[in-house]
Amino acid sequence: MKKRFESVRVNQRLEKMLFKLRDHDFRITPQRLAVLKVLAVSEGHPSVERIYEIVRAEFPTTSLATIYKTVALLKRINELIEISFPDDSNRYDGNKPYPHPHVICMQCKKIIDPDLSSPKDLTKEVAEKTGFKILTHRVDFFGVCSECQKQ
Amino acid sequence: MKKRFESVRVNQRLEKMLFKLRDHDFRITPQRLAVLKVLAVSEGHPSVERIYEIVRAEFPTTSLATIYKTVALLKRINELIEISFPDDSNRYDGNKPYPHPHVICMQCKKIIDPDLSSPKDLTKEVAEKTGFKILTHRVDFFGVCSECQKQ
DNA sequence: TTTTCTGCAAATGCTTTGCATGGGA
DNA sequence: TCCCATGCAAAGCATTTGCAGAAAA
Repeated sequence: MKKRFESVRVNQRLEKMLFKLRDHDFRITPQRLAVLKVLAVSEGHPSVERIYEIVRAEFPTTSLATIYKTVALLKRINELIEISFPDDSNRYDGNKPYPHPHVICMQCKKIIDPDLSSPKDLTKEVAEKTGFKILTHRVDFFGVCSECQKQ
Repeated sequence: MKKRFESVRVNQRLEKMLFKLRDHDFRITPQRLAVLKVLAVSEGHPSVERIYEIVRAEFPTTSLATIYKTVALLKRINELIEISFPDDSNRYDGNKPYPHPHVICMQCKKIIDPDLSSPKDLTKEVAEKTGFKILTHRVDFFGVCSECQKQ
């Protein structure tokens, strides 16, 4: 039952990305499709390296450069957001390609999307007080997840 | 008048950092002192390269590696926070070495600290809902500053 | 005197780029 | 057919590291 809803979500997300690509006159190649699938399914905020691993299982000749290029492309058409860190490599969210808070485990590097009751967007106040035109924002919480706390 | 208060703030900040270094049995070298001074004075969230430029004016033989090492040291003893970006090099805040929101101009790369009325810390709610032990957080707003909007 | 720090240069690691070849539309 | 996309290898760049000599304490 849960699975069924899940696959509906995944398909809708995939269709949306495919539409956007076509809409921008970009070609749908097998490699790109494979990357889109990984992103539509994954809720774990994968790194490029992780996407590469999974895509390689299906298309062993795919290159890392292509993953990087595809990810950059999706970012450009606002179908994916990039989460960067000081030390580790970037992580990507192709499921919710709009600003939202992230909670990051500093030990196992897991990233989750918390459900917060009060989204409380400060964007307007920030714009008024600083004179900036605010285009996007980022809210990250860093800590240790419950699994890692046990060890 | 304003200048006078300013120099008091700068000196207090400098003393605090010096105390922390001594307290951790780290040596006070001329190079380190020069970096501390730059950080205590600067309210512009300088990059390592920028700190290097300024320190070089006083100590022409100082190396970039030493700036990196000093910055890493201060970060470790919680006397400075690092602000990282996907594309640009890291920036540092040695004046307010605790989490606080930043507003970043995507054009001129200026970073300012906004005065927000409602700090509204979500840390507790996030911890309760996710089971994480939250250690720090980061809130950044990205946009275009008023000067850059004119151009 | 002892131990840490500095400066140099080399190494690292993620990401990007140039270019010849391949393959969508 | 016509471009765009791919894959490879090389380049780029911020940051880190190893190490011998310098200098705090």
